[in-house]
Amino acid sequence: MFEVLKQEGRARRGVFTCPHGTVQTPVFMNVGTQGAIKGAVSAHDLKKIGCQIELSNTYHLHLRPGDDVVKAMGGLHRFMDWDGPMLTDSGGFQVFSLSGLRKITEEGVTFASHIDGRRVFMGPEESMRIQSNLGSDIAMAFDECIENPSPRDYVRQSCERTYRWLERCVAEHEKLNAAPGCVNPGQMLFGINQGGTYADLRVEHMQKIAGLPCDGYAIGGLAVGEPTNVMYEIIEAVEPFMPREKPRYLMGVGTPSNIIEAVARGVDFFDCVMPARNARHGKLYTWEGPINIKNERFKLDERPIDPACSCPVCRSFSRAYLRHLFVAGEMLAMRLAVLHNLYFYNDLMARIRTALDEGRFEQFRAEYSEKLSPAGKT
RNA sequence: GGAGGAGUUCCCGAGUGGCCAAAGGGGGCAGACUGUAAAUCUGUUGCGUUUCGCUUCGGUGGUUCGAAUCCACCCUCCUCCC
Repeated sequence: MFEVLKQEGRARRGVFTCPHGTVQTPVFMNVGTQGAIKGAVSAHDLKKIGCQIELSNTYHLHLRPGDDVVKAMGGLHRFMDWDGPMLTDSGGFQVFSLSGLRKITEEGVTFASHIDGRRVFMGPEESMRIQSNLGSDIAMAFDECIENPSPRDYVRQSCERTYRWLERCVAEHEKLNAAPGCVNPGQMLFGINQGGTYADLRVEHMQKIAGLPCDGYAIGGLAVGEPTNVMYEIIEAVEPFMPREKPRYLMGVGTPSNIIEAVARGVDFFDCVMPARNARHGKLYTWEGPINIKNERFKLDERPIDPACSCPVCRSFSRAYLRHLFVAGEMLAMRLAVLHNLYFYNDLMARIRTALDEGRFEQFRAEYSEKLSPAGKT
């Protein structure tokens, strides 16, 4: 269930309710692909850093430990001890990221496992079944995430196939939710828009999938090679055709600036690997712009990562200490960095929501959109 | 005291007459990362007026058109013997 509480321009402030709780939107979903946030961060830690909803991955958990194992352990919520809202991505992104290891047919996709090379077939039905076993609150439709740029003919054909796959997802999902022993019978299903960088194909595809009974709609296949301004243009083109009363999810995006700009264009849900990966690599976010904590200039810097941040890491540790941990290769460096960056992203969303609540989102956007992405001077 | 061996750019370490400012590794410095095959990958690491010039391979002197590479002496370190 989704309710738009307030709107400013196209930007929406909403509340989303699913079996494991309520999510205030716009929201950033914290990515725990294999049932863990990379960087030694557990579900317990997520609570401390303001995470509302966690995201895991169908392909990865199917391969290891196996969705049958997860189901036997009581579902992914119990397995990783996260009792809040959870979304699972369908494996559609792996069609893109593991493009050298798979073959697509009308039926679905055959992967050569990135772990041991064995053949793994995944189509709409398989993806739905796996996600049902995982027991997430939101299942994503199985799609093909197409790289940009791709030839128009290929994109059109792929989109049509992704639409047919969505029809199969809807049917299978309904069946699984009704089956006895279902881990999470209240599981929802989001459809995914594709169409590469072709606005007309995007719109056409969006109109078609909006006709199917999905609980929300995602824009997929962006931030996969195209320039940022093209991404914004596509969102602007598609957004008017996304059902107003349902949540909109921009998959895999993005930088703080990307998120602010996409909120301004009507998006409610986000997820991105960037804050966690950047954290592991020493790039930390501050309200003055990102810094590379490994830089020599922080050697004797007594300040916290961000003096304006109240995360557990900033309350206790100096930049000099963080830098030392990175240079020394300590695991703790990554853990602390990931905690900080995810807190920053969750805090960013909280500030966006507050700005929307108070009717000053445009002001917030003007102040931070540019500032948060280029290299900072802190 | 005697016999061997070794000293190379921040470190380790290749290089035995020109293609050597000198392989490779480490360390340092910097950059990238967008539904996670990523604790990964890339660049850079003598100086400068940078398609070229200068200084550098323990020191000094020499051989040669040309030396990190050959010769002489000196200095330092390591191993073995008395």
